[in-house]
Amino acid sequence: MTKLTVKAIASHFNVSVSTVSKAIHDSHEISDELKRNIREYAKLNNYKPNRVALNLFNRNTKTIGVVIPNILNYFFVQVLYGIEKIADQRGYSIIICSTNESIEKEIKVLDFLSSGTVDGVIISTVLGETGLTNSNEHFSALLDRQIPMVMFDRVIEFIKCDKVMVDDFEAGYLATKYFLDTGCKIVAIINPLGNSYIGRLRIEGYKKALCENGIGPNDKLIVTINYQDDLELTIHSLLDFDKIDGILIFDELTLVKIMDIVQSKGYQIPKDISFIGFTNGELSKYVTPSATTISQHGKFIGESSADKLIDRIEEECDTCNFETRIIKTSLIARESTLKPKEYGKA
Amino acid sequence: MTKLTVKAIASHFNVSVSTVSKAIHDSHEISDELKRNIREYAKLNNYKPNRVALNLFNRNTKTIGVVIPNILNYFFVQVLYGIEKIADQRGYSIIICSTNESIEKEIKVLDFLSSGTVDGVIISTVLGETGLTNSNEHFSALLDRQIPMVMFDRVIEFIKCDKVMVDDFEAGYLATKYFLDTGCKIVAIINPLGNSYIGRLRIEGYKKALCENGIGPNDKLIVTINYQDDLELTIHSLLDFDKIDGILIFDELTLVKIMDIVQSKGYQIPKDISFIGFTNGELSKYVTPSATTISQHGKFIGESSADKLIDRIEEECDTCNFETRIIKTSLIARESTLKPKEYGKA
DNA sequence: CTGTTAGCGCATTCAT
DNA sequence: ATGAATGCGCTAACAG
Repeated sequence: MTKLTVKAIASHFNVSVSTVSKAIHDSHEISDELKRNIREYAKLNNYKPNRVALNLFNRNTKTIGVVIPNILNYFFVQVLYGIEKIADQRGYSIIICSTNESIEKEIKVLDFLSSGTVDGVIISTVLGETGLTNSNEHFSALLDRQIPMVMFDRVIEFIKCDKVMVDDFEAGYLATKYFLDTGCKIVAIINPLGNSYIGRLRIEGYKKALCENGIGPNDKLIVTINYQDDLELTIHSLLDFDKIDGILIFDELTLVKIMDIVQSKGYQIPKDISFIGFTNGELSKYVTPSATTISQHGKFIGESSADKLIDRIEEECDTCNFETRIIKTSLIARESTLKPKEYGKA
Repeated sequence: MTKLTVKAIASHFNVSVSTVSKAIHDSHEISDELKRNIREYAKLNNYKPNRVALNLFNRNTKTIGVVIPNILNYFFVQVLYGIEKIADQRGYSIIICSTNESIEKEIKVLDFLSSGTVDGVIISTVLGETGLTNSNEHFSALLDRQIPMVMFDRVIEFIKCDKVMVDDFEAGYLATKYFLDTGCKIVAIINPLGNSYIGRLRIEGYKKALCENGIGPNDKLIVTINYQDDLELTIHSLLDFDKIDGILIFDELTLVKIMDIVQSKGYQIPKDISFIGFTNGELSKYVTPSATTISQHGKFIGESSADKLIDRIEEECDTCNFETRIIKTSLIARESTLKPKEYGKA
């Protein structure tokens, strides 16, 4: 049984295709009997209108493209979860593209998405290893075609579109302040986010908190790492450099790995060194000691992004004033930090 | 600048659309000069053929639908990763649908996917809460339309299609044998997979291992739980029931949660109770003590499924003999179990 | 009430 | 070397 089309139904009943189409749409223009017959036949033979033809006709696809750097990262999965939820509610499907942190793949994927397959895209960009110069172009391909786009989390500052960002400045500030409030004196940062905007914001927040407490930031305490870097080595030289008692790490998995290494070196957490991470996932919760983290509310970011995008897709007039939503973070205190009241006890 | 079409280019050059089409495809039928002009113009104005129109014309979409029960489950994310990798290599996109363990959503999603949006689907079904009677129908909708489908992991026995399964029988057997080899006497199972096929296979493997060692399986030691069940309660009554010294848990997150509870009750792992889980994710690796798990090789399952599906999509003749691939598991020994050689030491 | 026509955007015969 | 015509599957004006 090959796929049933209106044409096939039409020839079966010896009527025209438009009659069939109308009957299936329950038009009042068709006689009740014929309508009933056609609809019964359609149901019986499991007729389904071809979505592709409808897409072509309607000039929309009711699907949105989601581009993320790494599908194995729990933060992005949380966002995905939020996006999927809203998309489903509002009648959209999502097609997911993973760039694996490769700018080439990002370009390829965006090229694909700008060819009419989706009504809009939600994207978190790759870490800008290759300089920021040409990272503009592949986005303008989308934008030129008036395909709505919202960037989340890892946004590009100067691209004009809707954005959903974490309040990373505040997050850096809050975390650092928490270290200080729990008695830490020398706080380091491990940053696996390269020179990204959000990384810089977190660092600025960190510096502000330090300054407020009369501590001059020391750039040697801020170490940027790559995925392939040897964590053991970096943490080793970091701990050799100064008597660090607090480390802020921008990524959940890196946090857990480093806590592991540090403990195996004989340090006690949080007695000797306190830790705060990002992405409040299961890992942070169940590692020992459980990790204090900044929750970025990934699911909410996804929901907000999807809502904004679909609003933009469906709005009549395009008032071209783009919105940037800032999502507040929260600090989830667990065992990898001292308690504020324990301050001095240690 | 609204989207550029062949028609627009044609009228710009005062030629026909077919000329433009041929020029863009670098046909030898078109004069070099005109061809050059048209192609330059197209490139300059960033022309891209409308994918939807192409899909309609070609009667395929070069995208595959992936249906998973829960996107927050690391196992499925691993599979997704594998699928995405192969799909990308072979020129396909993936559209991901999450059913959230709801049969209604599964039906809805499959209905959508059978309307021509994808060339094939890869699916892991929801846990069959609602009896197995009607779970047949929504699949036949797909199959009737000759849309290739491969089921992975949580497959349905009697559906005729390609399948990629874990060797769950062997997994249950291996895990149980490992418990026994490390000195455990009374091994329980916690099964969050309902009455699913794979759950039953694992249990059969477990029973075989017990029998081989002269232990009569006790069904009271096999407890099936739901997502909303109170883990604290179930583990409590389980431990009250008998002097259990080994627990096999079919899900990574449940494993970690239960290890947490058990430790807070004062038990030592693995001294008092050993644990083995499934899904070899970061969680199992970094929890304390690190968890011995059965790795199902999620990424490989994804790769295998995608390869099989695309083969099926692209094959000329459909030799309707479906294949069931069985993926071997491996046991990753960590700290939540005693070492085989430690046997008797404890 | 039903059919004819046209078009969504593109590619592909077949004429010229 | 170029164009006209046809069709992918469907819907919606507009006729009849």
